[in-house]
Amino acid sequence: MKNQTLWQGIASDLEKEIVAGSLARGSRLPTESMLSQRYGVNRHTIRKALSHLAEKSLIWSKRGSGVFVMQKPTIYSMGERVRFSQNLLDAGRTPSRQKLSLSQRLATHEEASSLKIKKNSKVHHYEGISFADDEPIALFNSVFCSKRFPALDKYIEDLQSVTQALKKCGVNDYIRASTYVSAVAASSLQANHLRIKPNDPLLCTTSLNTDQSGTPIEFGRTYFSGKHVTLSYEA
Amino acid sequence: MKNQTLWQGIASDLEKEIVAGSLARGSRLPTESMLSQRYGVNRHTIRKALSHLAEKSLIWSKRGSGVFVMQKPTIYSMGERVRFSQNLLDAGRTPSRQKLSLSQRLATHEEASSLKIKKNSKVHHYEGISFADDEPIALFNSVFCSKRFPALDKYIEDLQSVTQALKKCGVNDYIRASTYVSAVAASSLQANHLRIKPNDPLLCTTSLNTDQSGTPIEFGRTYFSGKHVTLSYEA
DNA sequence: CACCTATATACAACTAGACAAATCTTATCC
DNA sequence: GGATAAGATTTGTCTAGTTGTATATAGGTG
Repeated sequence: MKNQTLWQGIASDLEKEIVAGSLARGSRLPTESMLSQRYGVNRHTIRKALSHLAEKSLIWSKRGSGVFVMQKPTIYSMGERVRFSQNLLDAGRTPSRQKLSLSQRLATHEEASSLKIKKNSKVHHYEGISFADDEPIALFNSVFCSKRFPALDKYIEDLQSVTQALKKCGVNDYIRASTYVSAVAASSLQANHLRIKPNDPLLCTTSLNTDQSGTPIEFGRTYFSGKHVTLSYEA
Repeated sequence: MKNQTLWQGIASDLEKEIVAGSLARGSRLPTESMLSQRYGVNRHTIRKALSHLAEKSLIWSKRGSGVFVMQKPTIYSMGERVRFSQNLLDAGRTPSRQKLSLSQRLATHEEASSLKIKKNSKVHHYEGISFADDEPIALFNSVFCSKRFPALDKYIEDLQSVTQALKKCGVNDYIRASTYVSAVAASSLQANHLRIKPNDPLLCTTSLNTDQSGTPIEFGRTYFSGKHVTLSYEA
């Protein structure tokens, strides 16, 4: 612990403040300029310390805005019944969602074949961000057959919940029929939403939910931030 | 296509929506505030993306009103018979005109010699804006010999059509005798009428229409917005 | 020498907030 | 029903502050 460089000392100093709680989760750090004054070093030295903490996913920064303390990572359970809100409540986190867009459009080839509907059918496209304790953990995209659920978009708008909206449409239960998981690099737009850096790794899950008879209900693709989420497949 | 800035990513995303048609031609985009929420960025970043799309003439904005998707560029056919309304109908657009001024004055030297009338003769001067689907595409100036068509101004006022008004004056047909085309920069006044920026390029056509015997009928100068119009000279 | 640490400077990209100008909406009055 | 006025929206402009990136310089170390 002795022969450490300036930036290492600053980094461990800040890390102590974070784990001790004097820098609360979600709060903003002093600006780099202020830190460089406080420690009497150049801003680049501060940045080196901060980038080290960012590597450890203790903080994240937003250009033009500031540096913030990150929440703890979440474990997301993938089973037969995947319910976002219940999942996070079980993990002791507070779930929330933010709508990015909700519109109708023509199904892509992939969507049509997955939902077993005709090509060029209309679908509801629901896109948004999932939060755990006010920290974004995933970007979700869901498509539903418009013909089968004509008013689904309004229900989603009102209820802010896919599960509840589907109930209004007569679907009392749905089951995860299949899930594919791959890893992709975040685009700059995805990175911005998830508060990570472009090219940071994402867990991309492609999933199909059906009703109990096996009829497709929802086709979705969700991008989980690798820094915030670990998927769990326990039996 | 990889390490792009945020505004570049947003711009290309919106561009995709436009070319894909989910943002229909002529329709209004979400407000800048809504877009800044959807993309999770500051309004200024949205504005940078939008200004880029405006540069590419994909959108145009109106203060207090919103941002709109531009119509496809109009192909304006220049042939022996140039008829504004018919031209646009053929192109699948809805034509309309707005009168700016309609008055009598003395002919300029250029007008007099083109129309083959005496210097200091009186002429009707008709000036206005041409629209395609409520989008301004051109500023027109037409002059007619007052002596030959004494009541033309009233007919134009009533009928809103040069072709129809000339018919009332006994001219059942007229032919484009000559057309000159040049490119000029828009003045601030022209730019305002055409909803473009000052110094944006204009196609300036100087034309002469005659009757079948070759007698000059109308001398006109029209400024087409380069962003909205492409002139066509197909045989 | 090659590499890391640290300083210094400058600029680009983005956020934040405020206000002005143009437009749209709505209530109200006659 | 139409005109008017007040208020809410929406785009345009400006200033200031923050992080990201690039370049140049210098000292220390293996």
